[in-house]
Amino acid sequence: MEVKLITCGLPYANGKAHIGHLRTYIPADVYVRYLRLMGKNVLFICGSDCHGTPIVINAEKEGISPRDLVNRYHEHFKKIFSAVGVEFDFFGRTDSDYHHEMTVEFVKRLIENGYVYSKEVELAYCPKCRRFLPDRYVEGICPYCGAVARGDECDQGCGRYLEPGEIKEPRCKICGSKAEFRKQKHFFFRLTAFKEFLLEYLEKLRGTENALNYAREWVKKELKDWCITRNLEWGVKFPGEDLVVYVWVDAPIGYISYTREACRVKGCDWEKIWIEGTNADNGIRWTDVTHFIGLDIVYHHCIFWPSMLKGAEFALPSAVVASGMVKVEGKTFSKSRGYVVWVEDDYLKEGFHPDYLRYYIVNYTSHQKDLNFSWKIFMEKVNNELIANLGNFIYRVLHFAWKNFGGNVWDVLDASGDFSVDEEVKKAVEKAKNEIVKAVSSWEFKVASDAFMELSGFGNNYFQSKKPWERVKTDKVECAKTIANCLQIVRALVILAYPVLPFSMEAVGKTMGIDVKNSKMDDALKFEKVNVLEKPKPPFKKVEEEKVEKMEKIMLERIRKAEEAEKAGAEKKPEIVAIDDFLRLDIRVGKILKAERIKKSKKLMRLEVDVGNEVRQIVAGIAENHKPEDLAGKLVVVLANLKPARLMGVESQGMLLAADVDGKAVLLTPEREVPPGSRVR
RNA sequence: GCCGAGGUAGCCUAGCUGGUUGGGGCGCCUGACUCAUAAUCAGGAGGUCGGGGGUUCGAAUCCCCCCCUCGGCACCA
Repeated sequence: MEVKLITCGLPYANGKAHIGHLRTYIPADVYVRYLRLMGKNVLFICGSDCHGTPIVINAEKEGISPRDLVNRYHEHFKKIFSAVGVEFDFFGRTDSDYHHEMTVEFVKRLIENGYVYSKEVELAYCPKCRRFLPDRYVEGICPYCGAVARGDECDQGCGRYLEPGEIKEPRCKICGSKAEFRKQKHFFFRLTAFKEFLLEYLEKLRGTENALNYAREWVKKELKDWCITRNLEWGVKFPGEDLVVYVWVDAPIGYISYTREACRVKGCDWEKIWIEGTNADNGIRWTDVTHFIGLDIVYHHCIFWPSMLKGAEFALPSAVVASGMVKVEGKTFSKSRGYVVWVEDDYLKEGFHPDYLRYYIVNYTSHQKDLNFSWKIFMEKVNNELIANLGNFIYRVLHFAWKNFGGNVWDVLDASGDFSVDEEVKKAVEKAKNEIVKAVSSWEFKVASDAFMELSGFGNNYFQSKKPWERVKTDKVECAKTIANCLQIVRALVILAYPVLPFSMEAVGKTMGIDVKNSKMDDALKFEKVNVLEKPKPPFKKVEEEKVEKMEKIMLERIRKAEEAEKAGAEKKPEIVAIDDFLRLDIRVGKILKAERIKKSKKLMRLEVDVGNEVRQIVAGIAENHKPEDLAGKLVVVLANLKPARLMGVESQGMLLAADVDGKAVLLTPEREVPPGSRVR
């Protein structure tokens, strides 16, 4: 049978698992389990992303080798995934031999096909450390927005990806000394050659709209060739050079190398999946591969990765499913600000059941939308939905059957000779099943989980209206019929809810002699004899209010600490400068003569400022909270000897000084009228 | 400013190829019941369907303008 390959974005082996990770992995696992219930032959793979500079830096900080650091988090993720029931067929790592081999093969194919060329680039080099400073070893100024940036990304400013050599005023992050630019040969991937291909590919690629729109938008703009080598010891060696392959090149190749390894174990054919594919269509060779990823790595999976595959003549994935972002207590997820829920420390070690989190993540909202995690809502959903509806129905039925019939409802029915499942019960089960199949195929896991909850609601209703607790005293056969019907519903629920709640449903199934793991979706529709084999236990335990209060407290404390740390960091930063340094700045009072908004800009204002001996044109980012008419005639403080720059095509010959209050500019002005041009010192 | 995705009761949502009183879940209120983890069942309150125009016999649903949220881009010298 044809294999459906499902992958998840590789977790970076540099930190612990948090709830944001699970936002992608749990729905993927749910998807896989549903597919298997539907009889599909699925291969579900993932693994650690082990290379890259952050891992090297962190290992160095801890005084251990990158390998040791990676080992730690690789094991951590494996443990977490197994604890929350995310069961991969194979969980590999990119620092393994098989992956290095695969990557080298892959890169060689790109080279052979002419998609790689070398170019001299100027790179930051630290004379003191005597080495090139790749990526995040470099701190400097972003050439686009002027913010303090890392070597490969303007992480605090405009967020842009920076090509090696682009950064301004680089400094070595390790020793702090000034870095210099030196020439160095690097290798580039001809991404620009794939524009036409990408436009077509993205037309036909399936997946969630959030991913596809984002990628299409990106391709329509200008593509740049991509530097795919780095000066680093840790990583996959670039063939024939003293360089390493950029981590974002080797990481996705993990999908292939892991598939090959998984196939070695499982006996499938990796080449059929990744090379032959399923069907070709106008030069695009498709393969049945679905990537589950987070919204933050869409362009890697929709732009870089398909281009690489095309360039190396591999088959192309058919779907990219991106999960929405996670918020914590309504706030944007942020580890540094304390808005984070750690899977191990905050959840598992506190004794919360993995199925609860699976339900929450899947059922809170649509897969594409942002998911808000709140402990209060968590408790409400678990106690009022999962337990009050589903758990209660399952337990009341099993318990009733056990207490009144010793579990063998069918003994009574067999004796009576006539029994068939109620039509309305059949219909309800069928409806749930159909809805689930439909929802799963469009990655709408909330809709799928709502469907089995609705079935459970139907069950409660049915049970209630038939009043078996009264019937048991008057007409035992009638009562048994009701319970037998209810048992059919429970059986269906066990199967239909299993992908979302694998631990609990497996346990319930066991008390009824159902082997859920090997069941098929249609078994939910087979209405056959089922009994309760052992004394049933309530399938779920309530979440205690005190527990939730405790978690909220932990969260608040963490946020408070993060805020403190941020403040402390902000206060510590400024370095001491000599008076000479200050005197190099020509700061003067200026008078605004004219102010107007720069059209097409939200923030920029064009000003004409009298700075004493001349009138300067200055562009300032103050349009958001200042009106042009209020500015004319105002005295302001101007940095007059700043190197001129062009903003939105308008030259700026200086800079207005302002206090930064929550990102908004508050202009400085002298306490009394002074002549324009007065020096500030 | 440009491009995407959204804005439906306190929260999560269905509806969006226009058509009987805008559905559902959670919470809330009232009643019923007691097999069940104070679970369940019945009933109810609660909505200017972001705002304003327009098309139409008729719009949450189509068109135009505006506002707000989120993400991306352009930008805070």
